[in-house]
Amino acid sequence: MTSLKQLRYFDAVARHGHFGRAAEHCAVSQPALSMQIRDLEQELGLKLFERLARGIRLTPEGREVEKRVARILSDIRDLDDYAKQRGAPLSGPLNLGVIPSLAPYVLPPLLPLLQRRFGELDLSIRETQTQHLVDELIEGRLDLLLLALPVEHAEIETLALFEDCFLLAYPPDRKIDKDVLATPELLKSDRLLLLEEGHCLRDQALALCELRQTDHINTFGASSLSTIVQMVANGMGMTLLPEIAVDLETRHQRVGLKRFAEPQPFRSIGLAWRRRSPRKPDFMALGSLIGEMSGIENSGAGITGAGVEAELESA
Amino acid sequence: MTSLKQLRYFDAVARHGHFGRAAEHCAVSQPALSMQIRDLEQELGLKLFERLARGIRLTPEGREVEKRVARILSDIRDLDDYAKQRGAPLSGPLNLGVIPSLAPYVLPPLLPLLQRRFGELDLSIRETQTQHLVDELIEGRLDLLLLALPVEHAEIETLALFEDCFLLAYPPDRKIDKDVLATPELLKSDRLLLLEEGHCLRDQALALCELRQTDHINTFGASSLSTIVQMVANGMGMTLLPEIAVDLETRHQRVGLKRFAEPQPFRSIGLAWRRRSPRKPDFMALGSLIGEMSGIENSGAGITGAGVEAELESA
DNA sequence: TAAAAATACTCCATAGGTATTTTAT
DNA sequence: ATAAAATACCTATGGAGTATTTTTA
Repeated sequence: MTSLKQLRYFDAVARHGHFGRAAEHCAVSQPALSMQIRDLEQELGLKLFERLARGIRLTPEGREVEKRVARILSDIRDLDDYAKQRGAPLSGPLNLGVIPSLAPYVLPPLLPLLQRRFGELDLSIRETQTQHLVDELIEGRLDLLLLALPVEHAEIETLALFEDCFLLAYPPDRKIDKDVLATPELLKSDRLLLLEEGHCLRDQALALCELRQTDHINTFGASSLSTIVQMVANGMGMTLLPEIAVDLETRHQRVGLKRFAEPQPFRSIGLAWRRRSPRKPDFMALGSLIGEMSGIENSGAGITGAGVEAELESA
Repeated sequence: MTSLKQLRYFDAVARHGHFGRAAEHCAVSQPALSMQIRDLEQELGLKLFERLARGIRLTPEGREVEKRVARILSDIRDLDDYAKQRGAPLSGPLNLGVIPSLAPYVLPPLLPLLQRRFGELDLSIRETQTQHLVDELIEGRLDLLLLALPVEHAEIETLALFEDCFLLAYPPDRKIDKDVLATPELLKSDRLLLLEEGHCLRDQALALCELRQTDHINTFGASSLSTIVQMVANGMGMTLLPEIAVDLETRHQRVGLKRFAEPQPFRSIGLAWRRRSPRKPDFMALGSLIGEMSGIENSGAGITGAGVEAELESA
């Protein structure tokens, strides 16, 4: 009789392409795993792997079986998730993925709050770019994403939380009329400093000023907004800074900041999860928590008016 | 760690509403089954059943878990089915459901043919009315249905095989012009004998002559066409006889038979299976086999012309 | 109080571990 | 020749059976 153990081991081998590593991943010995695979192949009456000198390759049948097994294991996970969510809302392990241009600004206030309100929640954080987050969400290695919308994927459901305006950040010694609002045109007047390839923020900035990669953009591409802001402060160019990052990133760096003219450019921040996840109520609850939080943040240290350098001088 | 054994036992209890009978169905002792259920409830952290003096009742959570478990078990079955179909087309157990107004006419020629062509196929037949067949197909107790289309169900896929014309069968002593074709109007000239409630053939006949239940229809309702034809032969009324049944049913009964004027009324005969079943190739193969077969049948003992009593005299 | 599920206890099948051999490039 | 999977063999966990007690309407 087919057992979940067989399917779990099979799935691990299919993923790792290697019996030994799969065994390690499943925390069993390689022979134990080999046995289960042998039994599974026997029961299905199919050869699932070609055994090569280095690792293995899935047979065509193996590939189809892999799909079906992935679905079954995913449904098992969902069943456990449902039970967890029913037993105690917002409790148990939750693997959250966050994009790098949000994590440093959203997590510091969020994590202590969660700890206080949902002590039973065992949160793991993964910070990487959208594409990786989405892949890992689908694979089931992550449960929930906090990122910029939209996320276009049939298997994924999203919830918009708040809008995060882009501000123009420019070198402090650059003289720009304080009372004039920024425009996309203005971005072309100097070198534009952006995050490296793969960051959604980079793509959004490029889309906004309708530029191609090849135009007068910094060719290096930093991997953190913090670095970018330092570069701006040192007169190396301008950048587009999300409002949510302003507080933290301009605390120790003198840069000019300017709002855009209406319609202000912004990115939409939201949550994403597997459409079939039974923890949707958890995610919604977490979403409204973040929503409230960002509301408070914004109303507190609001950036109003066109020129906002005043904010910086206090640092 | 959740195991399939737990889910299988849980599913059985949910179905039977009774630990003892579920255990019997799973071919294990009642304590063995109780243990697995206890473990499952423990691992999920949910109470799945209310234990009553006589049997059990699902809790609301249990009901949700039941749905998820049913889906998982169904996917496991599909995985096995896929493997079987890949290993050897049209082999292994196949649970076929057939409506009563087809079984006696289609199965006699079909079964020996299947036996010859696909000796590995282990066919089980269930004969009952459409509604029951569909329910059992969805539950997974049947794999394939042979019935009258359409079958409207989101989870079910169908394949039309052939059209089966309706003929008017009337008492042999009734004088009707041999060269005149039947019309729906003619049906109202005498008592109409039909199968009992629940048979699709009854509904199709009623739809054809646009009659209500309450009109001049035989109130008993026989449970087999064979009985109906005997009643017709004894002058008790007329009936609508599917062409496929003519050969067998009029072999030993003298009845008048008459084709309808164009457009001839007919029923569409086809196969139906769970949309997600991986044995679709098997079903298609079986379908074309039946298609060919019925073609041969029809061309062999074709009923042509308006009056076909000649066919009967030979019996 | 009677039917049904839970518990107690025993046994054995089998999953898993270690050591070793076979296989494939 | 070497990395990797299969086999051999032993051990121990846990699933299953029988007998019995507890629970619930």
